[in-house]
Amino acid sequence: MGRSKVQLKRIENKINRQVTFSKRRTGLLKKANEISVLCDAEVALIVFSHNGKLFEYSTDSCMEQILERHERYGYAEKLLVANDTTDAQENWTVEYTRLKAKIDLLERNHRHYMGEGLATMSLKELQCLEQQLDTGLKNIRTRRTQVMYEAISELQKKEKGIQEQNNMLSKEIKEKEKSVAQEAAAAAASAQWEQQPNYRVDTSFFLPHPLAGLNMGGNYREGDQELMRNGLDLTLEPLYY
Amino acid sequence: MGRSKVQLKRIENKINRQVTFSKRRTGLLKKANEISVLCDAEVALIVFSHNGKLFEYSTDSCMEQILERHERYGYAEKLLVANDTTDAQENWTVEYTRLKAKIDLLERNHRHYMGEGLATMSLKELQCLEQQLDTGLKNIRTRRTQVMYEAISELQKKEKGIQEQNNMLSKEIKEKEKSVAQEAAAAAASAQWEQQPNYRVDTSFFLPHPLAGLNMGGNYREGDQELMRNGLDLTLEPLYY
DNA sequence: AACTATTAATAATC
DNA sequence: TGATTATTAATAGTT
Repeated sequence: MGRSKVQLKRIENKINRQVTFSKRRTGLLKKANEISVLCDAEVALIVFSHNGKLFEYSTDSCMEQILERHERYGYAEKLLVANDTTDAQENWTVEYTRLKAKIDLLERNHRHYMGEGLATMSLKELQCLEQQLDTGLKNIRTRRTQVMYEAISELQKKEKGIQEQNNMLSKEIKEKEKSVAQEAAAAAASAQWEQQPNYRVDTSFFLPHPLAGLNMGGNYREGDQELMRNGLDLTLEPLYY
Repeated sequence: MGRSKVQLKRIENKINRQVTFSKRRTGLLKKANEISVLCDAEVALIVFSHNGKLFEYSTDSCMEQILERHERYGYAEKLLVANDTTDAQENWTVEYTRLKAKIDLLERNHRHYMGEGLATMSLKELQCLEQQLDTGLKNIRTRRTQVMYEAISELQKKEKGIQEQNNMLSKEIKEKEKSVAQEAAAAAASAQWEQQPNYRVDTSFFLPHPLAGLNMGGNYREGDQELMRNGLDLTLEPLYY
């Protein structure tokens, strides 16, 4: 809804992106407020700009409550855990401090992993961190690739099944066609009248198209399946950068 | 933007409200996705309908991580709030559960960052994780490089100081040498004996080598320091891969 | 759930 | 940034 239509993909021009962000952010926050008021809904909206600046909207300005509600949504188990720990009531301050410290440590680590709060770290620490993340990232990439391969082989299995079904149906239709032709011929013979024009019913258009939507390589003829399957390009483009 | 303008207030007709909610919810989620993609922003949107049903959108489907980032944003204020709540001692179990949950989440994240416990993650989650780590790792490498540059420039400053000291010492020695020669000449003159072979003491070997170990470009003559320092190749090889 | 007349959002432009 | 305007997109009311 502007002077021209825009493609849904990252705006590469930085200035342009910033301007669009500013405009759309305003619009988004406005719409969030509208649905909240008009429809009596509870809305929490958090937007981090590309530069890390935070913008947020929440119904009645109680962001925390909505986030908590979100956290609680469909979680009765938490309450059970709470009951379990009733006996540790006496030394709760100790426990509280301990947990707080643990959280601080974990959060500091987390920031470091996200590449934040590095200012006070020594070269050695940075190198160590770098190596850890590098190892982790390698594992993650390996796992992601595996997941993708699994998904692909699952699809291929499905494809094969459907293709077989397809072949069976095709055969069935051809047989039906044949018997129809025979019946027609028998009828013509038994009638023994003058030669009629050929009224043979062509049912071939009933033959479903061999599943173009599932055959990544496009259309292909029967018998080519194995070739196509093996020729399937499994090269995966990296999804980022 | 419909057949008529609408007032920004709760729609009293229940059916109408429900229909509007459904339509606007779709629109809002769509717009949230659009700004996220177009402007490279990180968006989390949570909507509870009037009937308590949850609808949500989050960039790359990693809601938890965005909420965490939101929580971390403005960390300082949180600490003040935490101190305020010291009197809420009675409902410590709630607090305990909350902290426990937080720790669980952080620890799970930590394992993920280390590339562990990935088995249950979806492809989308893996991709999200991968992107986060990649970004973090880039920051860390940038920081490490910066630290190394700083170390180098520190060393260069030291080097310059030592070199100056070195020059002064050298000059001093040369002067001493001269005065020794003069004394010798005076002694010879006063003695008025025959011409002796030159016994001038060469002390130049006392002059330490101009810090070859610190001058990455190799040896250089006095006066060339500035040139060499500016021409010093500061390009650092990455330490990994 | 479709359809459209309208309004609202916004992309380009200045 | 901020305002303007030509377009597109969203949606209110209708079927």
